Amino acid sequence: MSGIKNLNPHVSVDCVIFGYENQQLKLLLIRRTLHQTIQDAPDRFLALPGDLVLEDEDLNEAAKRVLKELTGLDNVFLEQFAAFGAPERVKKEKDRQWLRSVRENPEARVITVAYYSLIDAAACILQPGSFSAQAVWVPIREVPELAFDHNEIFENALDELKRKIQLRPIGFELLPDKFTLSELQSLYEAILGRDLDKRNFRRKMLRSGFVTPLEEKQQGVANKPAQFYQFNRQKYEELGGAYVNLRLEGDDDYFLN
Amino acid sequence: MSGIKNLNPHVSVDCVIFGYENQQLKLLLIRRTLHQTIQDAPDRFLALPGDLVLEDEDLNEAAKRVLKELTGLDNVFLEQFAAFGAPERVKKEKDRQWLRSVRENPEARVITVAYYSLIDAAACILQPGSFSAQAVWVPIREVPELAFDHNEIFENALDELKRKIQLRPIGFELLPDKFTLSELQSLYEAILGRDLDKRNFRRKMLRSGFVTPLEEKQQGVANKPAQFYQFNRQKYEELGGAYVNLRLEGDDDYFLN
DNA sequence: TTTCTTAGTGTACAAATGACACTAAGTAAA
DNA sequence: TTTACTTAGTGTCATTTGTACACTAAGAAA
Repeated sequence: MSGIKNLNPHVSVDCVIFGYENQQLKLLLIRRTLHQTIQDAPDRFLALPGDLVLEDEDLNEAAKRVLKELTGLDNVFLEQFAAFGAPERVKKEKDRQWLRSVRENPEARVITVAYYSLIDAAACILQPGSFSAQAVWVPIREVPELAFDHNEIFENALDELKRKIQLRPIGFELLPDKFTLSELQSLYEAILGRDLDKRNFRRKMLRSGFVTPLEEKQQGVANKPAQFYQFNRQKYEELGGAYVNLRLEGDDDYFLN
Repeated sequence: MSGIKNLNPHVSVDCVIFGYENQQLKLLLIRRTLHQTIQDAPDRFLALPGDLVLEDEDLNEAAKRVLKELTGLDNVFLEQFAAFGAPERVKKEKDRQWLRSVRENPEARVITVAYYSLIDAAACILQPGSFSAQAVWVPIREVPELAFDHNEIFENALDELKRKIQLRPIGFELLPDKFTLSELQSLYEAILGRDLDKRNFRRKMLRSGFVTPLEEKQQGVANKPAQFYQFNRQKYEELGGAYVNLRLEGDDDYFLN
């Protein structure tokens, strides 16, 4: 099945897609198509969406294409964050079984270039295809053992996210177009894995200029309705690749003084 | 020549090695071995030290090995920072000529994993080998056109360095074991490409706790002798992968408020 | 002894940080 | 209709950090 597409047997891309839904940060995984010999332990066959790159395809294009093929997601901005190339990463027996069933050159050593992305899980429609039987959101605290070195890749991506979110206003990508500051704060808390002070958080976000209040308020909630805000995408784009100080208090793990 | 070593034709590593010498930030380049058809334009054949990885070799090991083979440098800590995989990156005619003379599979598409490192240029001994005729330090403002996409790789590494140096105390790697605060400041200025205020710089560095004064002072200089300092490597290691606030003033390009 | 060069220091104002507790606005239940 | 419940939203003070800025100190060389 792979031969037709002219795949490069040694280079793959993997996508760590973070989503946010019901106050939880989640990871997008695919369940690899079941195969005669491996029907009995489906949970051991969850994996990051990823595949070999085409022989003549840019890495970034490959990541987009693979993500689309495996999950149906389109127009996702993917950021490359690391390459993984331990020779043993494709040598575990359980992975080789699957590789033999699906790859033309199943013994090949493969290095993978990893990407991450943030999307609004609630707003996206998953349409698994080709060799993924299913695409599923899994809360980040409940990620099981994954294929290959995908657990390591995911952990690295999460660390990267914890750091980057305090240097660039990227959290907004996980939320709907309009959101309340409490929602934004919950999101940050879910990512950083710790509670934040409400007043300090609001001050920081408002001062940064990346959120703009809308006219609209929440409706029909059983409490004081919250103001909706919008992400200031223009200001974000003016930033280019620059870093911004979005450091949040209590961050002994990632910033010291 | 390559066949014996069992190289992976599709994956290479490239090393962006920064050194500091005579108040200048420099880049380590190799001059590719000259060949009958390309003897006349030696400057067009400068490149980052890099080569294909071995079929069964970890990427980090490959980077170390290649660096050692091409420049003689050993025990260098290399940090991976990006992968480059545009299909056209190995398709320029001038590069293909060279590839044909040296690679078993010269038409192969190659993605490269890039590493950077900081070393004390004054203290290191270059011993070019295999297909590098020469290893040379080039001031970063005078880097000529390089092989493949190596200019792009270098520029990315420099950007990364400018950002990272304000988040982790890595500049010390470029200096001798003992150094003065003025030397440290010159180094930061060379990297960031702008002047810094002396008093503010010293306060920041001293407050960070990453520099410890030694007993010793400069000797035989025609002015007030400066205090020597030492990098606090233990504190650095306690940091793990964490970021620290080493942001320096006037940094409109990389931090905004 | 003078000159030259680089080292080294302090202050004042502005801005950001961090810790902390109550009132406001709505719905639902009694 | 009153009360209870829930989440939104706000301000202050003490401390730390950032920034701008100019003079004296120590040594060698002339």
